[in-house]
Amino acid sequence: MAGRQQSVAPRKRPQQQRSRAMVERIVAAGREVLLRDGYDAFSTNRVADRAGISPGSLYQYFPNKAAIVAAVIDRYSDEVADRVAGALTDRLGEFGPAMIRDTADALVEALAANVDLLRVVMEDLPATSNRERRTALEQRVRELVMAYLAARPGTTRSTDHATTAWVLVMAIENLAVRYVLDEPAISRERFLDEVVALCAGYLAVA
Amino acid sequence: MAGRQQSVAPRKRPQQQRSRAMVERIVAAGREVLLRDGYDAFSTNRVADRAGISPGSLYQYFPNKAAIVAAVIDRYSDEVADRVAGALTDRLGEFGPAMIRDTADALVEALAANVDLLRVVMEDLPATSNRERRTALEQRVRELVMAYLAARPGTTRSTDHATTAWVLVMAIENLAVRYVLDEPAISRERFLDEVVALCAGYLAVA
DNA sequence: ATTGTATGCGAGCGATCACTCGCGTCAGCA
DNA sequence: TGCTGACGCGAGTGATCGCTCGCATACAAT
Repeated sequence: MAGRQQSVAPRKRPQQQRSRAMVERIVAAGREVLLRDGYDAFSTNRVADRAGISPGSLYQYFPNKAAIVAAVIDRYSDEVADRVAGALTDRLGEFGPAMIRDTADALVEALAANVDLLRVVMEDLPATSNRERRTALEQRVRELVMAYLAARPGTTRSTDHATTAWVLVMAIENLAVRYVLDEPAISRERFLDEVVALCAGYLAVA
Repeated sequence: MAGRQQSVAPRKRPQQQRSRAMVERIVAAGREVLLRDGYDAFSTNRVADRAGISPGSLYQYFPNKAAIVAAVIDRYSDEVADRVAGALTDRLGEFGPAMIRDTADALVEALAANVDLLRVVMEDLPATSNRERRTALEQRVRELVMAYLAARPGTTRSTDHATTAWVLVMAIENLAVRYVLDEPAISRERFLDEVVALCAGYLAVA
């Protein structure tokens, strides 16, 4: 149908100190261009320019334009995941509404920390450049939710934890993203209350 | 940040019969290119080619490339809205789970009717080319949900129907889209059950 | 028939862009 | 100190693309 895939694997590995610094500068410049000029203006020449290097140098480590975008998204994605994971490591044993609330809070916090980049990634980039990474992340989260459901004290509505987890993840993910991006007239506390109500209600229904 | 806007208003209105037919052919060709070649390959020259006309003719009625894409999306969006609206006109007075279920069913049905185009629109196009139309539609649906909530018999968890409607619309919209696009291992009936459970639970929680 | 206008054509302009290549430079090692 | 490969440069290439413009044609009104 569309979108021929091209490899995104690095062309060669930086070996010396300066070349490692160069890769850093390229990714940083890529992020900067994405933020300041948008994806439409994201040309390899412009990225090289912003990084203060030559277009040729850029292609020493990145096989093509898509690879640079991917690298930028990778870093951002890791940032978000780390923030959420970090916020939850202390509370691993928790159960019930408090844990749901804390998780949602951490997610919103992580997304809000870089609204501008989130907006570009979600609304400017074609979702294709993002899809694999996103589904992989969803997959991981879904498994965590399933584990939670399996270990969950009290009755569960259904024994099909896979389906339940899928529904929860899809619903909450979108809610959090849209809450951060669209800034509806709902306070943070209120939003978290609603998320908790949604989850609790869904899990409790006969 | 990004994405300079350009007008999407028609350059001039077709007056004769043949020119109206031409506009049709252009939009149809645009849709076809989007489906068969993807957005990356969506060039005005290619659209003209597929429509069997000259690039010059294309610009008699569309001011730029974005306008053609917008026209294609407009038609598709109307198709979906019409299908959903049509499926629900008979059941306007209904309340409770049955209505929620029917609505979700109609939505999934409408989206599934054109999966390929939905995929291109959601995953290939930058969301920006879609944003206004989508938020407008969400706004309309939200108002319908609010009306439903206001007229709803039985206790409601909260009196802030605006927030409740926002949460419901955002959650269900994404669930339906992802269900159609990602084709998770969940039967249609089961999916509808889950949607009903999610809504019912959310609305019922103390 | 004639005229004015709406319509359609398609070669091609100007600009951009992803990416390359030949060459100079520099770091690290013997 | 001299050598070798890693590194970096930047002008340039080939291709694409959005869009225009001068001109031919089809239609409608008179």
